[in-house]
Amino acid sequence: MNDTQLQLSNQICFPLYSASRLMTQAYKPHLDELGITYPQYLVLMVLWENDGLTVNQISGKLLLKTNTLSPLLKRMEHMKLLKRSRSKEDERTVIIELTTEGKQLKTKALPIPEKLVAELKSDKIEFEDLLALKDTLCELISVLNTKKVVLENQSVEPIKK
Amino acid sequence: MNDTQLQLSNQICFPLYSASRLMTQAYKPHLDELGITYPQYLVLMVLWENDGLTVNQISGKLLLKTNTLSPLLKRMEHMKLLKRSRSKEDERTVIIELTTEGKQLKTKALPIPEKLVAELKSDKIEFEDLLALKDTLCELISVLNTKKVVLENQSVEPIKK
DNA sequence: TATATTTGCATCGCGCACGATACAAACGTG
DNA sequence: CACGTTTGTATCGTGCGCGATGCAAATATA
Repeated sequence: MNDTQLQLSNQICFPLYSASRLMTQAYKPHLDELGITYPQYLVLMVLWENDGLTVNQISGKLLLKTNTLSPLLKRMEHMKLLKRSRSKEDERTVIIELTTEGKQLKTKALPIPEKLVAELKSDKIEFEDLLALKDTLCELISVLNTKKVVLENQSVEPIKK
Repeated sequence: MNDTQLQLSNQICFPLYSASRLMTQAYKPHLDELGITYPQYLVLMVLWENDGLTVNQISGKLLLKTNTLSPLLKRMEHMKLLKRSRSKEDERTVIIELTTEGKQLKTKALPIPEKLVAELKSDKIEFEDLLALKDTLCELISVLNTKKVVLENQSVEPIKK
C-alpha cells in the first residue's frame, strides 16, 4: 500500500481550492473599480436578477449560511448599495432591496464577465473545456450539497411520531 | 445587448467558488478527527512529501502568500505539529520541519482521500469526469498564475538598464 | 389558550486570505 | 568598504466563512 494518494498533485480538492482563489484574484482589479469584493459581487448579481429577496433566499442561491450573509449585507447597507427591512407579513424575515446606487452598479459590472473570459481564452484553454468544467462543477456542487443536507437532517434524537 | 452574462448560472467563477467551499466542508469531518483545518492539511501534505522546506518553498507549492503562511505555521507550531528554525546559511529564511507528532499524523490521514472519492463516486459523477475536471483546473491555475506573475512584474517604474 | 418546537436572522470567536507595510539579512554596485 | 536594492519573513487591518449560540417571531401541539 503506497501513499501517492496523499500527494498534493493527486488530490482533486487542491486544484479546486487554488483555482477558486486565483479566479477571485483575477476578478479583483475589475471589482476594485466598482469598490466591491467578490462575495459582494455575488450578492449583487443575485439581486440584479431578482430584487427584494429575503436573507434566506439569498442564502439558498449562494449556498452561504446566514451567519456569513448577515454581516456582509450589513456592510453593503453601510455602502448604500442596498436596504434591509423587516417583512410585515413575517417579522422574522429581512427583505433585501437594492438602492438606486446598487442598481446602477449593474451597468459598470456588465463588461466584467466578458473581460474575464477574454483573459482566459487568450491562452491554451479551449472554450469547450470551460463549459465542460462548469458542467462537472455543477454536478459536483449538486452531489456535495444534497449530501450535506442529508447529513444535517440526521438528527441525534430518533425521529419522533 | 442583453445581460445574461451577469446571471449567476452563466459564470464560471461561481461554481468554482461554491464547489471549493463545499469540498472543504466535505473534508471537514475527517480533518476534525485529526484536529486540523484544511489549509493545515495542505501544509502537512507538502511536508509529508518533502520535509524541511522553507516558508517560501511552501508558499510556491500551495500558491499562498507568506503573510498567510506565517500565522498558519505559527499556529501549527503551537499545536506541536512542526518546528520553525532560522537557516544558518541564510538568516532570513525559516526552515519548517515536522515533529514526530506531525509525521505520525500521516498514518491517520492516509484513508481520507479514498473516503472522499468514495463519497463522490457513489453518485452520478463519473470518475473520468473528475479526472478531466482536475486537468482543466490545473490548466486554469497555470494560466491564472503565470498571468498574475506577469502582472506583478510590470513595475510602475520603467525598466532600468 | 398555554406550552413546546421550529424558523429566520444575528452575534461571537476563530482561522484563514490578502493588500499594505515593516524590517533585517543578503546582495549588488561603485 | 559604503551604499542602495532585493529578498525572506512577519505584522497589521479588513473581509470573509463557518460552527456554536442566542433570541424573538411564527408555528405546532397539547
